[in-house]
Amino acid sequence: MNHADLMALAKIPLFADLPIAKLDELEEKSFVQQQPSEAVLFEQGDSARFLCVILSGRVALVGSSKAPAEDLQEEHTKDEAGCAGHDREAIIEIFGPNEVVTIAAIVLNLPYLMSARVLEAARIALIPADIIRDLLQDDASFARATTVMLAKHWRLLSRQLKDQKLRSGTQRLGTYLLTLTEGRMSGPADIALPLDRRTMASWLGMSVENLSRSLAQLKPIGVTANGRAAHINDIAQVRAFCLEDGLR
Amino acid sequence: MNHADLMALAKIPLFADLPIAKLDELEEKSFVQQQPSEAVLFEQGDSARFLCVILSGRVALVGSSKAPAEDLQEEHTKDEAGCAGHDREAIIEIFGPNEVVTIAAIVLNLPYLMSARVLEAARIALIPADIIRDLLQDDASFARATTVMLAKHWRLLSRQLKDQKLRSGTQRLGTYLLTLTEGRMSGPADIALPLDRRTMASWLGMSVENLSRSLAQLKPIGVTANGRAAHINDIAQVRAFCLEDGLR
DNA sequence: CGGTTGTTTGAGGACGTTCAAGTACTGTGG
DNA sequence: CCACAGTACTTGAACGTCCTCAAACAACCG
Repeated sequence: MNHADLMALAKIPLFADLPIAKLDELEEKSFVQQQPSEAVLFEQGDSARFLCVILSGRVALVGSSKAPAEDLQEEHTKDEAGCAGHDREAIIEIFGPNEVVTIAAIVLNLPYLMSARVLEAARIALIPADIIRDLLQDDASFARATTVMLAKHWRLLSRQLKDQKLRSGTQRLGTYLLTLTEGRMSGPADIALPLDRRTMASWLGMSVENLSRSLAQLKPIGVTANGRAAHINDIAQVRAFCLEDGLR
Repeated sequence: MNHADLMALAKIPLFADLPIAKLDELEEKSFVQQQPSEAVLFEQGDSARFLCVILSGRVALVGSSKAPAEDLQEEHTKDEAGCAGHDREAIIEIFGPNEVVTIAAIVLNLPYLMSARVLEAARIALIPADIIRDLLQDDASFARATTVMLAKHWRLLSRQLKDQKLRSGTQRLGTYLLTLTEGRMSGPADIALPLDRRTMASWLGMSVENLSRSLAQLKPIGVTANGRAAHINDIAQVRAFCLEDGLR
């Protein structure tokens, strides 16, 4: 890893308190990859060999599962060749610059539960898992910073699980749009959508078609979208529809 | 907190490495409550004042949200009085003996995202949040243990989120039953269901009625259930139906 | 221009929810 | 012991949501 990248790394809270010696070790033993969109950093089931730190770009954690195989009594006309039924996929979480992926798998030294795919061309720093585990063992402030990061990640997921179990797709979409307004509580907003429809749909747990329809459903409460540009007439109205619990 | 409870506490990995002095402080400043089923330990939105350690019994984290209010153009015959539409609830996670609830909220010093409700009469040790935060600051091995615990919790949630986004209710039910077979890969199993139908349904993210139907759907692949007793003829067959990814 | 990709729309179907009834298993008081 | 109520669970029917398949449309690029 070159020195400029190391400096970028050292600005991230997780590594901010490391002593020089440890930083030198990182510089020596880690490396940086430039990954294009759609690149796969690792696959679900791989053992966790590196900590991925996103220096720029965006990365999605993707869970996948075989398509329903119709095990029960139904008879289906099989596709021609031995096509085993393409996989279903769902984006579980999206991480951006200065965030860290796979920390849980490394802490526990267990295989990844999900795959990681690049959404926007990204620079990724790869730090060998051993080094991270040593740091956890030796450096109290690193362990503390890891705890804080994992706690944040836990809250992200539990929020999402609540959304998934309690809210409709349209409400999840509204909530997602609200997260892009940077926390204002009322008034109008212009939003630049950072994702294409396909990715947004997977992230929100719905089909692309349904995302389109959900957007249409939000029109009566003052939400319009064209390509990657969206506009909200009154944030308060959208908040009311989405049943915000104020715990964002 | 009395000494016997402290000894129980000290057996939990999170506290196992604490020096005597710290344990004494815990003994002095913490207390234990016996809570009956249905008791609420804290509500979503409360600030995190205590770490809850479950000494016995079971506790559910419950997310809640107002019932859909039909904000859009629909006209609905309002219920008679100003009935504001009872809340919807979903169980997000269930914790049992020797597990710890709310650790993320305490680390971050933020309000709870969810409420906690007792499922089975429980003994709960309540440790003031300040003490935990001090421990995190002063005691490296405690910080490490917290990291490990949070990492495990993170994996629990991401597994659940995958299930929720990729699998049908019936498959989630099958997967849940499999978790109660203690990891065997094939052969028959007798299962004692630890939850009633209502709780199971909420936990699996479906209605009680649908849970019943899902159980009926599993009958053709050799699953039967009567009250709290369930039986699987061949675990391998259920695993195939549930599309296990081997990453349990 | 045709081909490709991304988005929208419509029709039909699978899954899940709700409401409503029916069944089975409790415990209580006569 | 039985009638009774209360709870838990199951079943059926109507409805809504969301998905899939198919087609139409737009934008972009060779």
